[in-house]
Amino acid sequence: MAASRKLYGGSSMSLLLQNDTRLPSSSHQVLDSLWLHTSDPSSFQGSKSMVDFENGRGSNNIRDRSFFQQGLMEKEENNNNSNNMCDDDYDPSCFHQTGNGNSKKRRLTSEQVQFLERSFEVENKLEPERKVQLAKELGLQPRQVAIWFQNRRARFKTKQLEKEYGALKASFDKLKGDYESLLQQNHKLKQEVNSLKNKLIPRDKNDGNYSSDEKSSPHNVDIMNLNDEKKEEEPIMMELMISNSTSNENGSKMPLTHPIMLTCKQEDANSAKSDVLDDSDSPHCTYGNHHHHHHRHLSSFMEEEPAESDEFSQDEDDNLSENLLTLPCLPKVEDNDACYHEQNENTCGFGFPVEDQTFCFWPY
DNA sequence: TTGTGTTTTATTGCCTCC
DNA sequence: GGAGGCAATAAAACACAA
Repeated sequence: MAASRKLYGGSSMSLLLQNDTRLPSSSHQVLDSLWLHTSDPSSFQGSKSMVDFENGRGSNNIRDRSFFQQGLMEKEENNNNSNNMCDDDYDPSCFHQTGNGNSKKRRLTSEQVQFLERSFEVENKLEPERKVQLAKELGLQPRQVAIWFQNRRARFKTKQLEKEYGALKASFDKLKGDYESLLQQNHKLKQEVNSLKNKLIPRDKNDGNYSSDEKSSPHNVDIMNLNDEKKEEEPIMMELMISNSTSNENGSKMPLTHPIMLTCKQEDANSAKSDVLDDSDSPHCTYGNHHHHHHRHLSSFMEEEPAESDEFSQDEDDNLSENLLTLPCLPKVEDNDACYHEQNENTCGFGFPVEDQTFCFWPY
């Protein structure tokens, strides 16, 4: 190919520009009439449509030629008549080779561009037959037509990419907005938890004769670090510890077969994705003395890149918000949620006063 | 008029297909 | 190996502000 390309390359290309690529200025009406055949793009079937052009050709009669060729011929005639010594537009000998090349680029006329554009709309690839036909009609070299199509395809591709970028950016902005609203929602919920905790702790102290070491109290409800400034930045950081024995409202001990510990911590961003996708080996959320895993951490979702957000189903999203909103009371028990079942079976007698629903860990 | 940024035309080299 | 496509790039043509 390189060899054949070189035919066109460099100054050789200039030598090929024997014909003026510009159209006669009075060609608008002729263009319009020409397009009467093919004004409907759907009727312009690439090289097939060239049949229309063919119909008007095949003879040497200048009136049978396209206006492009007419204009070209007229100009050539003018050149001959005026006996120009050297016209850069028409005489290849005028493309002298000096310095860094001598070829002057000639822009196509608007008519030529319009013609090519409409042809491009029909078919953006150029088969040889069509290329030659277009070149004839436009008074261009076939190579020029090919180059125009090539550049036009490149522009088209660039525009397509810009479109796709715009769509992706819009999608990203939307996800970002959702993310920020979730952050706000999370912040509000944390504040709510804090206020509930503040209500709960003084009440707890007043209820029993517990020492200052609240972890040793029968209920042993310990909410840790909720006010920690460092944790404030984390969407979810809550540890709830319930001792393995507690008492009912009569004061009798209600033994728990398993120590209950619910721990939900923010995970680092790197593990978040795999946690969501792989539900089998994350120890961040445990229930009972079995390590069942719940990875519905808001932080995991929030720290995902927007492009990956579609990995989560709507159901997963619903679970996320449900768990976030109702985690303390665990109102939802899913059949496949083993740890919830275990809670149901073993922790019905936590011993929390039924009326004390302020911070209820009851499954129901 | 001139400097500067953008668009258009054209070249080059590489790649794939037949 | 020839033909054609594409990406990268050069360079002329053009638009426009200062």
